[in-house]
Amino acid sequence: MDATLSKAERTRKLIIERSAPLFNQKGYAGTSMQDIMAASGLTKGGIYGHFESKEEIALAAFEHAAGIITGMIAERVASKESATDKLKAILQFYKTYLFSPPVQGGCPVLNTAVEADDTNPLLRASVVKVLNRLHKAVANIVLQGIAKGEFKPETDTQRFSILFVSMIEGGIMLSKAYGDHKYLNTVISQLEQMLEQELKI
Amino acid sequence: MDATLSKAERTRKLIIERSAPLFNQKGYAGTSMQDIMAASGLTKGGIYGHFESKEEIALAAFEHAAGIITGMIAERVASKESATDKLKAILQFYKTYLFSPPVQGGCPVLNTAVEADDTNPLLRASVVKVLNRLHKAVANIVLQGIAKGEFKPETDTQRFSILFVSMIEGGIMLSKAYGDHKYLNTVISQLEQMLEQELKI
DNA sequence: CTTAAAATAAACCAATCGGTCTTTTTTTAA
DNA sequence: TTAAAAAAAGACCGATTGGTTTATTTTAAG
Repeated sequence: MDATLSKAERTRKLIIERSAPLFNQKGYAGTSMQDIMAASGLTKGGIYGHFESKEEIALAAFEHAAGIITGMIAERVASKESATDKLKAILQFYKTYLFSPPVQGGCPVLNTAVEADDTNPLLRASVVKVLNRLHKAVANIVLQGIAKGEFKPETDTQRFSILFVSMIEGGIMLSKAYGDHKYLNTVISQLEQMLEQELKI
Repeated sequence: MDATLSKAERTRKLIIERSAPLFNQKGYAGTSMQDIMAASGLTKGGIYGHFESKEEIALAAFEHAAGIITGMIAERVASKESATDKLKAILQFYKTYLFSPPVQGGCPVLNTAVEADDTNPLLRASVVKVLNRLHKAVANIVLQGIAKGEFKPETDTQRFSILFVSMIEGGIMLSKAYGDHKYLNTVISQLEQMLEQELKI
């Protein structure tokens, strides 16, 4: 038992961790309190003592799931020196994404964005925050590469980060729909090529 | 009144047309029979006389929505002669996608793929069919371009169609999440560039 | 115009939905 | 060890879920 966390904190964490893969696979509307009860082993009373509503759980679960992914990316980026290696590390991370998904159900950003954009302003706002973090992570690496004389100075940083994120998310969508890693792999290989041929000096 | 269609056919069509934007915006789990009743102006009895289940309506609605889009694409492609112009016509179509969406709620393929991949095998299978149509449409144009000496013969046709589809879908996701056309536009502009610089001889 | 068939309305169903409340159990600090 | 506080159980709530059934209305062919 973790003595640094109170019982309440531990339970809240458990609910979030157990419900995150549910929301990521079945969506917000497709996940019921019954599902969360079964996954957490708690009853309604236990759960609603820590959250005001299902939406609050979904929000926390999304932030948790997104945090796992952005955390893993940050880790891999920090472990590399050059901008090239940092970008390659991100691509490498996504290569293993479907084999061993950090959160069951694919990319929480993609899943939540698609479900929430027309229906849930709070979730959508949270998605935008995470997307901004993702864009900034990529853009900062490119800027660093330019500053270090590693990348072409005329590179359109924002453009590259948009292409980077949309290609990966599009590739994940296709690969999950088809049940075939080929699609994400193709997109990643193209990004590697763009990195070598367009970005690098 | 359309005399070529029976009352039943007209009503079935109405239910499909009215429910398609609902499913596309709110998803399968997020759309209730009450929603479909309100949108169609029919009661449950009226609706269940034409469909066996909500899932059957969702399936028909998705195929209808996807058919609108693939139909519009086919139309624009057919109106152009050269492979270059055909591909550009598809890109042009997607440029206006968010301004005047053919079906409210964005891209039905993206929306349905993301919701159904882990939850609804029938819907997922239908998405795969439509994706195959899309891929083949792009791939055929490229093949035609190669045959006519318009595109480089060493072009990897399948690879190009994968990049094409995943970039556009990724761009739609970002633009809808942000509520900003910039993301889709950037991706389309990149595809135009790839067309000019990598595909064309 | 009549009438059989088709289409629709509306009441109804059990099950489940998200959420509340009271009681019981567990935790935690004195 | 005890007692107050926090956490959790579980019964309960009205509303809504997808779906069925029966009665009524509308369609369409003779």
